[in-house]
Amino acid sequence: MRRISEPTTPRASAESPASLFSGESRYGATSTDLQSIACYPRAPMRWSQSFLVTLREVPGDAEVVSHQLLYRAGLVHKLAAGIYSYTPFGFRSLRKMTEIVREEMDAAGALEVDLPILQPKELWVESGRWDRYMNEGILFHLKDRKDAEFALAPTAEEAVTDMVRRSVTSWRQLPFNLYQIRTKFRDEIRPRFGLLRGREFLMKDAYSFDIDQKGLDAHYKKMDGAYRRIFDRCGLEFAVVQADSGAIGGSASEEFMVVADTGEDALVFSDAGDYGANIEKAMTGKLPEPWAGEEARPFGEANAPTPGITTTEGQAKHLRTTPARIVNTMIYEAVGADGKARLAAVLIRGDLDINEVKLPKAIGALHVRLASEEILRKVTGTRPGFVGPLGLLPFEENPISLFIDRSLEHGANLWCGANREGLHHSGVSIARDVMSQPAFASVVEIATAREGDPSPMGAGTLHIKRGIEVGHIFKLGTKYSESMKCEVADQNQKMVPLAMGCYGLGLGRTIAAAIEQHHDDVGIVWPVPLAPYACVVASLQRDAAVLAAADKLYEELKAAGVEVFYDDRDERPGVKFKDIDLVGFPVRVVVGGKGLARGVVEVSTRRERKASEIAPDRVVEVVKRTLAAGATTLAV
RNA sequence: CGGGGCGUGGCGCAGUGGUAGCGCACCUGCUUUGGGAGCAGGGGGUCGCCGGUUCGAUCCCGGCCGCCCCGACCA
Repeated sequence: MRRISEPTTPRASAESPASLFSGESRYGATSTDLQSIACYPRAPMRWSQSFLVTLREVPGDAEVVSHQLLYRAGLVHKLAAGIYSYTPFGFRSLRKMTEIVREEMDAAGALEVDLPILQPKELWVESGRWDRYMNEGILFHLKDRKDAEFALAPTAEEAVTDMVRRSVTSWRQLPFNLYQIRTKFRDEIRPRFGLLRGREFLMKDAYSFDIDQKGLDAHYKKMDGAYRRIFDRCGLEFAVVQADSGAIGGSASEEFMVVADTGEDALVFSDAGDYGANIEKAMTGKLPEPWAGEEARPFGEANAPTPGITTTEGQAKHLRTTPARIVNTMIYEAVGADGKARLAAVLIRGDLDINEVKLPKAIGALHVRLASEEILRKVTGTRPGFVGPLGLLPFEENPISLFIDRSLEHGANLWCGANREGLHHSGVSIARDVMSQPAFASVVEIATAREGDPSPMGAGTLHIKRGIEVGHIFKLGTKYSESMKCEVADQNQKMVPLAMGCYGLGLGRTIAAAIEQHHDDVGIVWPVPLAPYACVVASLQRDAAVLAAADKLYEELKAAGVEVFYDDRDERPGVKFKDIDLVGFPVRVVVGGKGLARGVVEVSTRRERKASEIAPDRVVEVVKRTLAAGATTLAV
């Protein structure tokens, strides 16, 4: 069999934001004028013939700005929780996003496919994800008339792996990267924030297949570059951070985050510029140790009563010390690969929090949860607030393992709960008193990074921002190819599982994120590449001269290839201004009686909202130049 | 799934044991026309669904459904 793919050279046009306007659109815009605003989709439209309904008031269920503006600007409608319809205007933005993604994926050599969303349960059982996703309750599933079960897929690893394993038999057919842009389903425990967390959503997902890790690394890097270009072209401020790979599995994984205060994820960045990670994954450098240089006092020398004081802060105050010197001991139930639950005592400095995403990996568990108070009492004899690492009783005949956060490794002169109501031990030294316990004990890194902590890279301080996850790339490795036996013969005729990568990108979510990042108090300020229309022409009066001039400008802009919308409604000027601001056309052309009498019309950008008077015969030129420059300021 | 809240016209809300109202939007007419106009006249709601109590339920009670927020959870 022949090679399935050839290396593809990225098109030069994909390098710059201007490429959206390059006339090279695959959808028939054949203009050779590189300045022309030949965005896809380009069909011009009059408001009077359109389907655009704006709202003055915000529907009660919209909490975040993007959701409110998507509603008010008439871009989406909710059908059910987390399920949205796109109106013609909203869909135009989505199509533009789709087209940008498609262009960059194609340019990166990926091949577009179309995989079923309705997938047989057997495939999911084979990969091991059926149980996992069912346990999490996030898999939409249904039965056919014969009672066979199907999933409505949230991702397509199984489907694509199945297709590949049936077709590919030799390393010579590799590598390739298959992608699709399709609706996905996830029965979110709690859909929210409009398009930001839906149950039905448009996602681009790509899956790369290589004979070895080296090939995977190359694909991963290529996708990283494609994603950067995509979000650059969308005019978004984004960050790439290290991420936890979660239920998808695999080794390396990075998230593309649009920086926005309303983001659901907390991100950690070093001000030295060399580190960024999702807080779920973030490490910290070595924290200052208050006990540094101190001589370890004897254990229990000054045990102190802490009657009824269960908070770390309260105890620190009562014991005349700082939270950093109090050891918090948390008892977790940890489920291992064998499906059995064991107990683990996790020790952390009182001024730090345990990161429950990092914890399971650090202690070799699949899943952890805090032990119930009932279990806690059984093994400690006390209640939360007074638990300590010393003298824990075995649970179901298994001694409780101790896991000590790295920040405590050298700790001395600490306080910890005495496993007795209202009592704390003094003079605790981790090495001397805790590591010497008969139970298994080890040092792990499971603290949640904090604002101001030192960077793990050595130099720099960590800062926390919030972000919206718009893309996530993973090195899956052989997780799926092994479980689903997707193997080919290598040069030595040895059957090897393929090295896979998986690359997701949320399109609707990116639209919402763009609005979160680009809006003001009167409406959306679209980045030009995502705006439903690049330009709007508005007539202010019904006066014949005004209408004639506006009509003419609309026709001229249209003829010049500008993606223009014409507000020809019989509305008062104020209504038009408010609507136009709300919907966020990057460039606005206003034709009014007063200006027209003096031979001018007004042109302004949405970003600046400062109108300049322009002679009608210069409008096309000014609009095109302004759009080509990104419409931040008017190019007169 | 735990906690809280809400379902009344397209949107935002008020209200009552005697079968429903306000603002915006909508329709008609007149006036108006540079930042969500004014006047006049109109249309539109089985008050989420089912059951119960009652002479009578939108209102009280029970159940269900839907939606939102917080938490847990989470490509």
